[in-house]
Amino acid sequence: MYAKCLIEYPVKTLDKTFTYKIPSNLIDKIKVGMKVLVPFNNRLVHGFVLDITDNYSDSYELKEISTIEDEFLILNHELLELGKYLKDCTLCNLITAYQTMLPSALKIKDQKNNYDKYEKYVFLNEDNPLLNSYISTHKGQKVDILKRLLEEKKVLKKEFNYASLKELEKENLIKIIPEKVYRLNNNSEKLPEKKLTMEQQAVFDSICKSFNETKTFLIHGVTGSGKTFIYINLIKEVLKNGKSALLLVPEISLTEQIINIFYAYFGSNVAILHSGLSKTEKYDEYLKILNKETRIVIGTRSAVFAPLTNLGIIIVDEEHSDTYKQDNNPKYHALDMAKFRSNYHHCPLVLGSATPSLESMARAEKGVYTLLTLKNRVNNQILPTNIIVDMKEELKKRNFIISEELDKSIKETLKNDEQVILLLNRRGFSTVITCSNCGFTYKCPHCEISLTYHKSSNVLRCHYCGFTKLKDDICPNCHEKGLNYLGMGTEKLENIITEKYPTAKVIRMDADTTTKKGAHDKIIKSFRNKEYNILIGTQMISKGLDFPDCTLVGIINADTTLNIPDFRSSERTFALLHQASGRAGRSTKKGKVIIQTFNPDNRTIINVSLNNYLKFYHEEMQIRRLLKYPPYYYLVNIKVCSKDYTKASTNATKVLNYLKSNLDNNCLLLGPSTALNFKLKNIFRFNITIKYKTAEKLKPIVKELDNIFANNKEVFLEIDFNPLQL
DNA sequence: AGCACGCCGACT
DNA sequence: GTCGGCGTGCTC
Repeated sequence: MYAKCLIEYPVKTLDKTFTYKIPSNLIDKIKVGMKVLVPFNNRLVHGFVLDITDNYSDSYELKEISTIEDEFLILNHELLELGKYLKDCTLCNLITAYQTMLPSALKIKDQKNNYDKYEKYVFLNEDNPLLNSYISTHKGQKVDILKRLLEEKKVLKKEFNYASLKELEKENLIKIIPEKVYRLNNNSEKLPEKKLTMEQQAVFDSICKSFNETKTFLIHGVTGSGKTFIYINLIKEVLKNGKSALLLVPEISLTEQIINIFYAYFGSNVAILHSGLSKTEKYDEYLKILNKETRIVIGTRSAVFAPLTNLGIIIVDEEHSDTYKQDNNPKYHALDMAKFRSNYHHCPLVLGSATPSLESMARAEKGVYTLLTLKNRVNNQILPTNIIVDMKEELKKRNFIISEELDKSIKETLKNDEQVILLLNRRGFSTVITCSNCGFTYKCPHCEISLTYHKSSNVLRCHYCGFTKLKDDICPNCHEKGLNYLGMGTEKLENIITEKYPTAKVIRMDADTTTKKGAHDKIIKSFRNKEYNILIGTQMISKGLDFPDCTLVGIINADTTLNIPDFRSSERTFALLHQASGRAGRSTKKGKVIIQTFNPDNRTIINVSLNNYLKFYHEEMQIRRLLKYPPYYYLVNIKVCSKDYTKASTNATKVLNYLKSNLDNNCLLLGPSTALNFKLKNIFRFNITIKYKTAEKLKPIVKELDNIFANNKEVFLEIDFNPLQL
């Protein structure tokens, strides 16, 4: 018997299988999809078995597989195929694909640890005939222990006094045995039973009809229409049919809320996979799924690779979210992976959003997806009133940050003991530091991006590469005391708000206040419990969160995302602002949203204020058609990167010429242009973008291009299919 | 990727 | 003389 193995090095030249003999002691054990150790070029390397065959015709002298590793882990047929698909989508190496699909504790890596956690349990030694007589003739703590064990069979060792246990063990009445335990445990109270509304029921019914079909649904539901509740009912139904369910959510700040609801409904039948978990917690959750101890998985992007078998439904919540696309290699989109799995299992894929991506909505319009609409909020609450404030006018009144309207509303809301959310999509204290004397501005030495001042840590920080530097008192250029802190971030806003509303309790939530584990949850819970009156945050606070007492949402500067030079900036702005405004008035009280902008005539902002997604969608689609952007055209972005400016530049031209002579004329080529992050971490990058309508010939040509640069040490390519940013 | 082999220069 | 620099080539 022979095994075809894929080895651990992510290099183009090694991205193929190598054949090994299976030694007789492993022949019964070894299976396709297992991790193995094999001799390779005078050393042992890790690998995966991709195929097992009887015959091998080549005359090549084969080596033998050394050992099997992590015997419990088997990539099943579906996951092996999914990996190939991932490779095909992103042009990564196959081994990289499989590594991406596994939690870090199970990835191939240098040192091996045992990630299993054991806890010592106390058991009765039921064989001991003296047990009953001991209980009747003795009393005290030791008897209590035995009685409790008679009731519960096994109890955690640490719950008892150690000395007593020791004596009982000596008398052979009990045994202490370590057992494997899982780190994550749910503790959640039961929720009251609710019924689906008529509208929800209709959506639910039409999906149920297609439980055994490969079919994609798009639920376009206004904020607060109760999409989560539909998901829960769908999953219940799927479980009844003996199948499993996968729910993807965009980010951790959201998962924690959803997780609690799911724990309440499904108890320990839920496994969680997201980046907020530690390596060992993820390992445990993965094992639960692998061991089929849980049939529901909730998680962020990479959870799309969860080793669930017999999938009955895949749900992607907030499907428009950028977080479903991985921004480092391999640059896959979780939706593509989800489609593959839905196709493999012949089960429905349900996408939900209040602001679907234009791509998804366009597909729904064309009938590729089935569109389901939820027009009403549960309990028939109305959508919040949106007010646009022209900040150009406010500046004349010397209101730089908080407009008159917003100020008035904040005061009123506080007076009514209701809550306020303020959105500012920019973290830090000050985003530009310039010298008023000589005009110097701080830039990151590696990234050519202005540094942001963080007051609490008193450092200047690059938000792209993390470079930090202590704040100076004098300008490093002219040595005068002329440094000005311009451009406001959440940190500065927090200061301003605290000063302006001294009676209000203010809390801030952004990437800087949520670095610690569980910090998200803590902030969200404390705000919901009304320990604070005002929540200040970045986009992190815009999605999905439910605060019943929040009646006012203030968008401090609606223009920050609008002015980013990217064809998707309108779409992103609409989604962000609409989602944020949806945080207001979700309970019985009516909500109000104040949008401060310097562009009150901007179509996107106006459509946000009208709460009209479809109008926005149609207007934006026209622009996309005119400018030949998705969904009308597909995009591939190729970045030509090098530490050497000249090499990057000349090779970019070479790449362009290569594409020009190989692609036919239904493809448009843009560039080479300097990328948005032209210099990042000391690497220069030039952008080339391909726009195309039909893809047949494109993939092989780009693949070939990738191969040309595969062993170039000075210049490398970053290829991104369907990029979210250019 | 990482290790062997190989062919050159400068050093106890 | 030999130690060690890294360029090239190969890995079941």
